Amino acid sequence: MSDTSKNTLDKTYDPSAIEAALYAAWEDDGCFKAGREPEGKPYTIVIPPPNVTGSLHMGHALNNTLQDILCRFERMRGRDVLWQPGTDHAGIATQMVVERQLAEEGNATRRDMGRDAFIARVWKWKEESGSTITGQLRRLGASCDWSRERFTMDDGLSQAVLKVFVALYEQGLIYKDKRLVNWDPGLLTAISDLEVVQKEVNSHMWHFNYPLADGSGHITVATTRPETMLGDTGVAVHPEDPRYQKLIGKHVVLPIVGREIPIVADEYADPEQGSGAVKITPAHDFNDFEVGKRCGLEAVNMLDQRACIDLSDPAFEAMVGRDEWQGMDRFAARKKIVVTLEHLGLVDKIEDNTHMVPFGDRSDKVIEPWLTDQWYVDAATLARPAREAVEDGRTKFVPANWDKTYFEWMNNIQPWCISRQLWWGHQIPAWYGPGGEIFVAETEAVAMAKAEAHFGVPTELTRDEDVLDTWFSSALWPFSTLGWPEDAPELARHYKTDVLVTGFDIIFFWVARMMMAGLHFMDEVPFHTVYIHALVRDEKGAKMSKSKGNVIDPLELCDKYGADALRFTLSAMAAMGRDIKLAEARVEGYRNFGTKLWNAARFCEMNGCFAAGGFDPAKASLPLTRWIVGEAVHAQNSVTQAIEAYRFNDAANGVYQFIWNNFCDWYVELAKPVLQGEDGAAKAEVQAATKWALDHALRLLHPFMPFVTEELWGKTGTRDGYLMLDHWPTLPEMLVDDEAMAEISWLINAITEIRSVRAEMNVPAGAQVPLVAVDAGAQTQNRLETTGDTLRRLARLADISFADTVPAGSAQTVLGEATLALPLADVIDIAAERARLQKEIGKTEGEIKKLSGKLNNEGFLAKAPEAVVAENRARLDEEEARRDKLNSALARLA
RNA sequence: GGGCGAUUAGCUCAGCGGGAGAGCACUACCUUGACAUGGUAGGGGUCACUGGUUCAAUCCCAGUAUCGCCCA
Repeated sequence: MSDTSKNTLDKTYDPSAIEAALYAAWEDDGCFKAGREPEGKPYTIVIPPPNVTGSLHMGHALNNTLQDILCRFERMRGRDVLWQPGTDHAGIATQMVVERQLAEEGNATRRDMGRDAFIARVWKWKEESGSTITGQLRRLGASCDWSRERFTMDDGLSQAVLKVFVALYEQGLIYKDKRLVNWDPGLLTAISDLEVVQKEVNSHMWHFNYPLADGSGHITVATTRPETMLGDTGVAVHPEDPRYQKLIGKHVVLPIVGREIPIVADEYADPEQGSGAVKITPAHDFNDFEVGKRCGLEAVNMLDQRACIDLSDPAFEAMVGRDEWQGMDRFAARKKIVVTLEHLGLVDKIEDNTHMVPFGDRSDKVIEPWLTDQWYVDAATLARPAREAVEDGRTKFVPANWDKTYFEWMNNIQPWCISRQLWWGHQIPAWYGPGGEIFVAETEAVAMAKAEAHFGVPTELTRDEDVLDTWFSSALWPFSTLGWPEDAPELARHYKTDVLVTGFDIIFFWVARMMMAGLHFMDEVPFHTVYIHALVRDEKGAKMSKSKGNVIDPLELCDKYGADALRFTLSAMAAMGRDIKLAEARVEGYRNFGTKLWNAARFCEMNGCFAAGGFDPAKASLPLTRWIVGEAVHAQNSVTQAIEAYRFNDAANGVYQFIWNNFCDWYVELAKPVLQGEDGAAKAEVQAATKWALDHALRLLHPFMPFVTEELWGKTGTRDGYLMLDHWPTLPEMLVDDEAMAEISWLINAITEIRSVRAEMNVPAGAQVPLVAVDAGAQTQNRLETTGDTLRRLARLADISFADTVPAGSAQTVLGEATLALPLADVIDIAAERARLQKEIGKTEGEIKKLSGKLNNEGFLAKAPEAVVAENRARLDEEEARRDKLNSALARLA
């Protein structure tokens, strides 16, 4: 870039040359820091912490663009903005990344290394490569206060986790229990319901005959998981199923195992499904577990942590051939079970069957419901106040219908399993005595003291090896990042935060849990608004996924079109309640929008507007400058109201329209004759107004396109500071001058009408033709005189004159009471002109028909509001006058 | 099965009780002293279907069809 004169704009804007440097300048100068406006009302957003292993995808790009728009907008409005950034430690994902790295390097596994060495290794990884995403957020322009960046494994946040765990334990809201969990046999840990994905699998429905113990026959059970039959402890039939009434209470002999198990009546058995009788394996199926509890059936475990057959339970003591099965993989066991039952003649039939199978979303292994000891949070108790806070409006969802999803989840909430069999994470602060006594404390010393008090003597304790679910620490994010449990001033100033911006898929994971934790520990909701945005899909509407290969990388789009273009696209498409189907053409289009603005600034530069200052919108004297002031007021109001209402698409479109349609298409064009004319006073006013309007545009656009606007701000004048720290416009409504608005819209109409006639009559674009105004009233005459220069230039007219009659061989158009005639005697195609006029008349008559239909309807006259009736009547008069004039024009042609 | 949502121009989508809109694409013309990443003009829609409410329905209500998502 040639930089000999620093205020010369290049012909096009090159984002790649500008964005990184601008961002660094903002950051170095502390523009993002909270506390810059100590007198301002605080405005606070906590970032949904991205996973530390993650990299920026389109969902992040949208999510953070919207947060940045809000933050930049409020910052310009004088609020003391804190956008709190950070990442979460993503227990499973991070541990997997580092384990994979160890394997690739041929190093010892984590178990060989030992816990401490492994954790040190994870920290090393985190220091080196763990925060690529925070760099990518900077690339996007996110104005986070990086000086306050937090990580869920930080000392402070870890302290918060300990304190919360201990407090909830002491309040009886955390407890240890033996329940079925979703066990991931690959990762060897429990995982949350939400980390389980159901996938459709083509498999079979196996029908087995279980012989009745009394030898009187058999009952047929149907199953999709034959291998679990080893752990069956009952057969259930529907209590009202007539087929099985006589069998209820009898026993069957479980094939292979030889154990006698009862036939029980339970409504879970669906008479329509399979044979209507279902085998019950309480230790390996969530539904069966419930049936077992209801019917008093034992839960017999028959799998180990790797989901291999394990028949060490006493229930298998009497089983013949038990060793043949021991240690066998679950899928191999399935085959062997089926073969064995076939040999025994107990297979009734095998049907093809498609059904849903749970997979771990990280490991992609089939998840086993498995009976283990885990730590649980009593979520139902914590959920009650969290639900009430939304019911009574202390926190509201935008769009509002998401509260249904929230209530649905809160009302059916299950105990939250928070322990994970991992090493990377917050180790559970529970210590065990020799007899399994549990001592929960924030530190080992306190646990030891408790143990000593309990046992009467110092006693050796061992700490629980498990760590907490990552979401346990994320739940504390809105207050732990602000300094809790310390008595930090930021906590008092910035909690509760203002708005949480997130996708709907995270309502369960995160929103619900932050609500619970916030209310319980801070006694106040964590945010007053939850804005739920759309999911970004590909052009065809498919969810982006690596496996489908349809992922659009936001960083590539930034490289290609600039971060501003991507941001603007996402916000312009972020209409509430609908997903975004992202097409690259849209990004390109908004890149062009940036270029358009850039060139409008070049125009200002070339016309000496940069140096012009001191424009007072209240003292504008020309209709043109008064008009752009009026449009500026309108744009400011619509953009402001739209952002306040989280209507990002309306806001983006509002500023787009102001800049392209009002400023570039009309204002600049109408200003040209003045700027390039002789009238010094008018010229000076227009120069100043142009600069003023450009600044106004830069301010309104800044939250959406921070880079190009800041760059132009710096290049288009001598400035006291950054645009991002400048003020948001608050022009009063009284600056809108109706007369100027009317005059300029009249002018725009006149130009448009004349251009339209010229184009349709095939007048060569360069040809200058005379204009004759007929029947022009005083106001129109006056306007034609005062705007003559502009009109001549923009409509390419030779001269403008007035007459009582339309010259022969003219193309004509109707503008208000006047008829504008273009005498084209030599070139006019009478037939074409007739067709054109007839088309116009047709349009008008269509309108007249609709309007008079309405106005002839007595119901309408009686019941419609007066203003609506009057408006329709006025429109009818207008259309009729227009039709008459067009008819006269048509008659004159003949 | 339960819930939520969608159906408006060729495409992507706004609008949502009183004059059918935008961007892209398309057609014609235009390199005019900001911008061809541009300008000017234009074509293109029984607002899914069927009923209902209303003076008035793309908009509200009910049903139908198709599609999508979430939870079982």
